[in-house]
Amino acid sequence: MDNKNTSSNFIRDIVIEDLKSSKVKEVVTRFPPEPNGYLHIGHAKAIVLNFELADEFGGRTNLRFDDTNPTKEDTEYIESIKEDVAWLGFKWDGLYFASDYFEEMYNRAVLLIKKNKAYVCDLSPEEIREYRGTLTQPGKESPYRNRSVEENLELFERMRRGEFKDGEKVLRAKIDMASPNMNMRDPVLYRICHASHHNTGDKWCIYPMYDFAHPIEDAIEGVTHSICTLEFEDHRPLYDWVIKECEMECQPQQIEFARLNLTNTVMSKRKLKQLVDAGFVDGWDDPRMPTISGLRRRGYTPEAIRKFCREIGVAKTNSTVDHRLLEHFIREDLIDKTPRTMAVLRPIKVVITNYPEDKEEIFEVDYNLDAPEMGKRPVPFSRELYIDRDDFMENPPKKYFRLYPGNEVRLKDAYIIKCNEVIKDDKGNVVELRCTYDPETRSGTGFTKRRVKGTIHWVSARHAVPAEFRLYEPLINDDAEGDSENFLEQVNPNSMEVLQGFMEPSMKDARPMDRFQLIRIGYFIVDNKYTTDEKIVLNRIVALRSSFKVKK
RNA sequence: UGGGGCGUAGCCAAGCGGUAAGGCACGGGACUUUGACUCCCGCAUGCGUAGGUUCGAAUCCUGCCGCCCCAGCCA
Repeated sequence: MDNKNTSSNFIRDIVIEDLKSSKVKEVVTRFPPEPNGYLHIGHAKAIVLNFELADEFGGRTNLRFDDTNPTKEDTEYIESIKEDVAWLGFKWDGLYFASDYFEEMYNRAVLLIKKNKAYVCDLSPEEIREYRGTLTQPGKESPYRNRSVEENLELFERMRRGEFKDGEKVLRAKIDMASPNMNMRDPVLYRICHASHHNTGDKWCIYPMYDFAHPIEDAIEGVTHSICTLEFEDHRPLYDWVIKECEMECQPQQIEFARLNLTNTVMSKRKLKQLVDAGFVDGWDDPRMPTISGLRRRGYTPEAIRKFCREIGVAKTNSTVDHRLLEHFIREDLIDKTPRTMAVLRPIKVVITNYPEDKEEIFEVDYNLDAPEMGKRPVPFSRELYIDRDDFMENPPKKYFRLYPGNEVRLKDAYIIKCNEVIKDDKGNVVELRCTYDPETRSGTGFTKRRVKGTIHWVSARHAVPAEFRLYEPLINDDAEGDSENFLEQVNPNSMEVLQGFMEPSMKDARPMDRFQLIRIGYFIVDNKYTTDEKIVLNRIVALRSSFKVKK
């Protein structure tokens, strides 16, 4: 894979220490998504961490679906998650489902009951909440807490047999209702849920809770380092309790790190879903979405995402990474991988008045001067051309190197032209520029008699191929992601701009997902959803950096 | 005002008692047939804050301040 410049982080330090002290003999990690949504860049951080950590020390990483809640999960997500992890470039060792372990979990729950460490509770959900107490007040014990082992055993079995309705009973751990850690106040281990499971069908009507299931899953798989996000820190005592009381042979250790936040976007499933449902975006794979599928359609590469994930580091500090760091890595990755071609997004016609009407030249131009092995393509030149409106100003400010009346610019890989006349319509809009070219200045002839400050891109009008260009801006306006319910107010209404322009003829056979650097404009990818045989649609992956700041 | 965490530059982040890495961003310059790329240079007398220990503290101790998480039969 690509060069890994694994930087130090506290989890890696722990692993190194555990190996050194022989606490563990090998490193086993896992990526444990719940199949209830699409993966996003935040998941990528966890994926890269888990897979590369194990990989660095010759260990293993499992992909395990944490499917303990049939009401929220769906098999549709399983495929998309597998696809995304694979696309990111990782091969899992084992592919598992928490639901594969349901029988084992049930047996461990029975063990807990026999040890008098768990009991069946008849309190309603509301009552359980009331009995739990508050952050500052201890809870009180359930009246069902002291049922006999025999009665608990029988009740739990009847729960499994389906003799009770949803919510009628739960299995709870018997820990400490006065614990300052809310998670230890007799947490629910199993709930009744008469729902069909994507994997186990109707075999079960009781399902284990995360806090009970997760440590057992890890232990069964021999996971040594169970890496999760910060909000589970409070759950660690319970995680350890389950491992110990269920008498698991393997004792994984849970380590928490801060999840990724990015500026100008949102990462929560809920908010992402809101964007989709409200129609602000075109679906989970809209190129503006921070989902893996969105980034893929946008044109990001797995390499760029991986490098980004390494660079941001792993720590416990809540942080929000500047989205421009992600942009940095896609530019860096694409610079020597993409052919460089020309397209005009906002066309304005240029007529070369001293160029014969029936004449036409074909220039053979390198696809990428920095990667000559990409070869050359023919670029036709003729009397009428298109250039970008941004490259002409009738009344330019100082330091404007582009075209204006009386000024000369070089047409990239062609001639130097001079603007002589500006044609306007009735309303005063510039509709055409009349220029003359200097035949002596043709590219490749070694002409050095005079230099011009500006070089602009162009397309021969006669040969131009119409295309649609989609330019993107951040989904969320500048100020930090608010917590408000109406975060939709922060959505950038101008996050997509659609332009009808022209591209050079060499691009006419481009296929979906082909990438280009459109010279002076940015990196683009052929959209795989809206491109048809008739028309190519290009998404701008990222603009080129620019130090040009002159305002019109 | 219970418990668990976290505070190093605009944004990430290394640092683990010996005198503040690196990246992004930003500013300046060189080069340039992409105002791109590349290359130089600059960018924390300072590590939330106040004390203390020490020859020496971002690192150790104490107090304070700020921010995040926890009261699902979600994960």
